[in-house]
Amino acid sequence: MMKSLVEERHENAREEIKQVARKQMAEKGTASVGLRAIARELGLTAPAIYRYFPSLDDLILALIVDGFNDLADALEIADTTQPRDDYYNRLMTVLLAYRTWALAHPTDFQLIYGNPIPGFHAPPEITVPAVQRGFVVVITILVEALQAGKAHPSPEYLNVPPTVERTFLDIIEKDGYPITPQMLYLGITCWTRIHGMIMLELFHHLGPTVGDTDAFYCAEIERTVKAMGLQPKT
Amino acid sequence: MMKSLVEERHENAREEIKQVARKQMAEKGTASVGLRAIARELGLTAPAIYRYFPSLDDLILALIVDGFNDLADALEIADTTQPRDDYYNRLMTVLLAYRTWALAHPTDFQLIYGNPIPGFHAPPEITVPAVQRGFVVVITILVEALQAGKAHPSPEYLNVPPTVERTFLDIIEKDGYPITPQMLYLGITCWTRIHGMIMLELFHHLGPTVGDTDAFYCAEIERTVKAMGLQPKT
DNA sequence: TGTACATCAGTGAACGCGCGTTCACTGATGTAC
DNA sequence: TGTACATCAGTGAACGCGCGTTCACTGATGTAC
Repeated sequence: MMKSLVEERHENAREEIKQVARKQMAEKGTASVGLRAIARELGLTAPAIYRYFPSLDDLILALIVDGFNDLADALEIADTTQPRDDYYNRLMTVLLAYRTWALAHPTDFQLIYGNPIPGFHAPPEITVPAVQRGFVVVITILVEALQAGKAHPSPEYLNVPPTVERTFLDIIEKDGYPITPQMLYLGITCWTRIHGMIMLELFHHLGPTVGDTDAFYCAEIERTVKAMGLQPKT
Repeated sequence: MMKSLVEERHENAREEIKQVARKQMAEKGTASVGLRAIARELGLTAPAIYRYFPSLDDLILALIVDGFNDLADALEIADTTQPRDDYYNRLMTVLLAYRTWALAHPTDFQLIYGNPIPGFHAPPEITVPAVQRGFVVVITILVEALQAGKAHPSPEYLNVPPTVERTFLDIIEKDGYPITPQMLYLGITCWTRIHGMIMLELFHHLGPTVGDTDAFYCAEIERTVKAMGLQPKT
């Protein structure tokens, strides 16, 4: 199925609009996206935008979906840069890529993980699976490491709280992932830890406190990955 | 120095305005505070607010300062509920209180740790010390535990990355706190971890994933506190 | 190759809205002699 | 106790602004015969 010329132009215009929206969010905060401001910067009038997005909310939703996919793409690509059987470096690389992406796209990160637009609420049926796609990358590495017998998490990471384990079992059953609750637990623990550091850094609370945020982040994820029993290849 | 009746009335009105502002933020998001909306709810006209706050930004700043102090108060009070020499329970209690406060005041928490108001930027000279006051509580417990010989952090928490240690030394020297870089490091590690879980929970990303967020949080902070070598009193 | 028509991108005016802030003002409350 | 004055809380009109969205429209671009 070939795209016609006019379809292609339409697509390009959509991308251009989203790009300008991202730029303006970066400058003035996620909450201040506006059709008129975008149109102005593009040298258009506001109603012209309606050729490409039926409303402002649709534009924002498109930005959010893009953000999720961008992040997941970045993680997947990062994973492929390491030898398949070097689980320690695969996980480290992916966790580093997560932060790198967040710092490079602070606005998209806030759009994904915050709630910055006043009247807007992203529908969970879009939001939740998109979040999941991101850390499937993390969990896959853990699963493969465990199957290869290369991960030996210390016991305090394997005792999943019973109520949490229930939820995990439900999720696993519903989605049919070939993983154990323990793996989910490890992955989500990674996730919450990096999330805290990144959020604080994005809002300028970590920098004044630790100075070298790179080093702080690396040390923490290294500790976490090692606690999960992964080791650098010797 | 006694407060006159009119000063007291003025003070009460300020509080009332802030209260309505908080309520409206809770309902429609932090970004949508508005003088006119507040005045409307109070049965006043918008210019009346100017009797009490010179501008909208001053109102917001007052809310932020209040938030910092409220949180710090809550932590300090939580700390006093435990026996002085039961360092494990003191730290656990304080970390639990941190989350409890955040969940009870989600709006204030976002106001403090996010950047949700479009045109507004809190001056760092107010922001940074206020953040610090919060985790001075945490660090104090760690310091006292260490002095009492009751804390034995595992080595990976004591090897502060050199560049980070430099910053800590500068901060310690400048503020004259009687603490070591290692203690700061432990405290801030606690802080970033709880922050990640809380932020994700506030924005409804953790709940769908782990179900019982209480249990998840407890398990993670217990792990962290134990990793720092604190033990429950037998 | 030329003509007739359909599709498309974008305009400009208008809608109704809410916003922060200013200004001169009105009553009511408190204070001093 | 009564009068004169100052302070205070709050009003109402107005300022200029930007916003999302609708509507009927104008040209330009592409397509079919």
